[in-house]
Amino acid sequence: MPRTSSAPASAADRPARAVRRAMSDRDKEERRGEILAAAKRVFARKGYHATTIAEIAKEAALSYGSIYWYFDSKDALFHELMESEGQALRRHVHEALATPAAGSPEAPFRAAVQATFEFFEADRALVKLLFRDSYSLGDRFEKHLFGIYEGFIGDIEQIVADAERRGIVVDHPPRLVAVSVAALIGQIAHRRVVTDDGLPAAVVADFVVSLLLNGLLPR
Amino acid sequence: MPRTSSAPASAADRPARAVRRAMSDRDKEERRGEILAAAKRVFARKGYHATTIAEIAKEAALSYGSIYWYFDSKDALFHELMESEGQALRRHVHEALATPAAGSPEAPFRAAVQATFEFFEADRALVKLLFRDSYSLGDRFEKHLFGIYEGFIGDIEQIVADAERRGIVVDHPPRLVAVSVAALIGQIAHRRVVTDDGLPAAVVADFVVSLLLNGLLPR
Amino acid sequence: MPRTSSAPASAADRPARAVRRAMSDRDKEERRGEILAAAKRVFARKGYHATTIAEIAKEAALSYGSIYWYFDSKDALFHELMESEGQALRRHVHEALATPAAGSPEAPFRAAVQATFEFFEADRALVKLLFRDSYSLGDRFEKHLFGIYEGFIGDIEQIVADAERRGIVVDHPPRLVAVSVAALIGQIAHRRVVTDDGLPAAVVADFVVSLLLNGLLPR
Amino acid sequence: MPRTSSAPASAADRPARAVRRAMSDRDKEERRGEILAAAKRVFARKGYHATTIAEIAKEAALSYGSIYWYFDSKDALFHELMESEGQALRRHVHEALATPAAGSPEAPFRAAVQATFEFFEADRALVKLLFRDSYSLGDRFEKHLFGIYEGFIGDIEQIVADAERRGIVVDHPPRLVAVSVAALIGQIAHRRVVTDDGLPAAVVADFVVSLLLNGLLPR
DNA sequence: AATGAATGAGGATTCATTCAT
DNA sequence: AATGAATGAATCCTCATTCAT
Repeated sequence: MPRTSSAPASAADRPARAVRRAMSDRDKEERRGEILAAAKRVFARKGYHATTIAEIAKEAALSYGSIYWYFDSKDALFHELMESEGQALRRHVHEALATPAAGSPEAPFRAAVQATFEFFEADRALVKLLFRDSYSLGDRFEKHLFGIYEGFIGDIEQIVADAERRGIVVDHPPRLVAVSVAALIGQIAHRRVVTDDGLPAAVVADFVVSLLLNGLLPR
Repeated sequence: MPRTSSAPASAADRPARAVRRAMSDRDKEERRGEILAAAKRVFARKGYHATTIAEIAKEAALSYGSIYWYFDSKDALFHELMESEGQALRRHVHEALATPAAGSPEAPFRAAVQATFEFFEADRALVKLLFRDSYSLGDRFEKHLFGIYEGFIGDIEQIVADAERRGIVVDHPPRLVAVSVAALIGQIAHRRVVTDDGLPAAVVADFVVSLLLNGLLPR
Repeated sequence: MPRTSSAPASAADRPARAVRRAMSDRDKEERRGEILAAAKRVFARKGYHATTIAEIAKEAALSYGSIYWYFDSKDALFHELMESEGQALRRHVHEALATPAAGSPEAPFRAAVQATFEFFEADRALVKLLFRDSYSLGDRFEKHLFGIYEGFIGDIEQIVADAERRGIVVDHPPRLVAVSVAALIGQIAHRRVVTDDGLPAAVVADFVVSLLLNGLLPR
Repeated sequence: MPRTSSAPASAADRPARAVRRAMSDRDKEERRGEILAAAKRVFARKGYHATTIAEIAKEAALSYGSIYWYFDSKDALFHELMESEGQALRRHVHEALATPAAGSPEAPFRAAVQATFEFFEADRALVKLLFRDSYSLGDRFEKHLFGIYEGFIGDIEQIVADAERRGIVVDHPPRLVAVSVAALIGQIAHRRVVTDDGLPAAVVADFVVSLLLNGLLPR
């Protein structure tokens, strides 16, 4: 995987073709990762349907047919990409939660939301993938990709359920809360990618946390 | 609401071809509406890309060359559909707001949220259109369709800005609040269409309102 | 069907494109027939696998995609071709048998063999289709196309069984006899198409009849 | 017979890759034979076109680039396979003829037919190769492979011509007779492979001999 | 000798769009 | 207005073949 686990690298810092050819003894797994990274960039740029295998190949500095040496189909490539991106996201949030947060009882929640937001801020391509392209597959989305969301939402659900049990937050159906949290972060992040709201990331993250914790009514 | 109804008419209960030809003095506008309604059903069923013009024509009981007499292209048809659906949504919310809500100062806000949610509950096809297919157009989405969202979000923004001015809700960037509200309602409604959360619509609507107004922390 | 039932037309006598365009109100069924005829020529010329849809289209003076207006796939086109050719063959033989043959009791048998041979002689493309290309489909052949042979072989089997019942020919498993007859005629005809044996058709036909009836040993 | 046996060895009972590397001094010729045997199995199973080089390599427990060290192309491999199989067949028949048959003057003929039939019965893969796949090459078949048949048919032709000269059988163009004999045996054997006629091999062999020698009319 | 990654030409199929009738 | 046949660009995928190691 090209991105290190906790700080997603920008799409720009990939070695040029010439460099890669010199290290052609690389592992097959690494080459797969390169293709996935290339595909991620192209998918983010053009969207799933407008992306052709030829373009991915070009971006990966490989020939057309080579893609098929590593992946069974465009669909399979996309699915695997979503899978690995989803896992990277979850890993990032887990790591944020693992660092014990001081202060208020809702601190872990706050940390998780901020970690997620950060992750999205740092990887605009991922945001497009998750909140635009994933829907483009129609039925194929609902079957396979939903599982990916479920994992992430399940993670949040546990935090929420735990917080409810300890009386930190009010009782609501935990899954509904989890979906809401994910939706809010995701959609706001997506909007920031598509349109420029001109607000600093920190402000937006604080807003999301505040909205979720305190609501709109004054206390 | 111009849409025939929230329960789309079956394709069967339209007059047969021969009969229809007899009333060829019908308004072109009505025929356009029939095609849009047919397209809505098919798009919702299969998604934008998997839908063919031939299928829309069949659903509309027209020969498929005829679609082009009414619409310039598949894209144009879809865009117009989104446009009219977006307007219907806004109209519905406006109507809800026009009816003066009694009680608490946040009542109009509550009413707007509930009206939106109701509207989505009553029209699953619309939800799929807005929150799945609209993304399928890639760039074309970001250029044109975003305008449709903007209208709706602008409406909410005004309500929010007004409420902030009157001290009913705490100060946040109003547009951010509006986007959050729209995102929350939209995503939760979409999820209910795709997966069955088993919860009654009223419960979910109350939850959304409560989350937005009170947040998760106990008061 | 381009070929009239009893005398298969040569592949050369097809009207030019210009003519066909002038009668564009022709029936869809006729156009299908034209495509089938074009496909027959190309398949015979190049073999199933070496034939491309583009080539069939060109031969039929149609554009690429038009073929798919009439047929679902290359396979379907080929299968339908085999089906119709098989039926034409059977029809031809039936007609020959319907004409009561005078003379010796084995006359009907002789007539059937000669009719089959004639039919093959007159349509070299058909011979290639049946005895070369039909095998090229691999499994798909064994499933569908075998049915076509069975029909023809079943016809012969009935003649044989009848002749055995009446003591005209010696008792053998009738199906085995039928298969032998078909194999002999088919293979010899095929060989004449591929290599030139320099023998007149009538001589060969007589030989086949004689071999089947009298065997090699002198009487 | 160079072919390992008429019951092709399972792919499993060949030594594992590591072991084979230890005996890398094996004759190139033997390795070629292994590949041919593997190819024969795969071709028979899937047909010429559906067979990929990769599959042959896998069956031969070789990496698939290696095939090209032994053969120039898929076509060349197939041609050589046909060549060697054709020779094996001829050798088998020659051996049968070398054993002087007692009794009737037509005994050698009878022996040759039966030997051929036996050979086909014992090697279903060969039958598929000769009577199905050989046709799949289209033009390339007619040019090269026909030569293979010619050899076999030439052998039969000599037997026939000799018998005619000695007055054992009636005079017919010997090549035509030879083709008939080959066609009959081949097609009947092929049919037994594809469909199950339920008849014992001996019965069918006797039938073929009887039909060829005595014909269908009672004597 | 052997490997298997890389290549890219080739071909079937789909479908939005046009247009003659 | 309506039809539906015709078009052909677009794109996925396969697989024989090459070649660096």
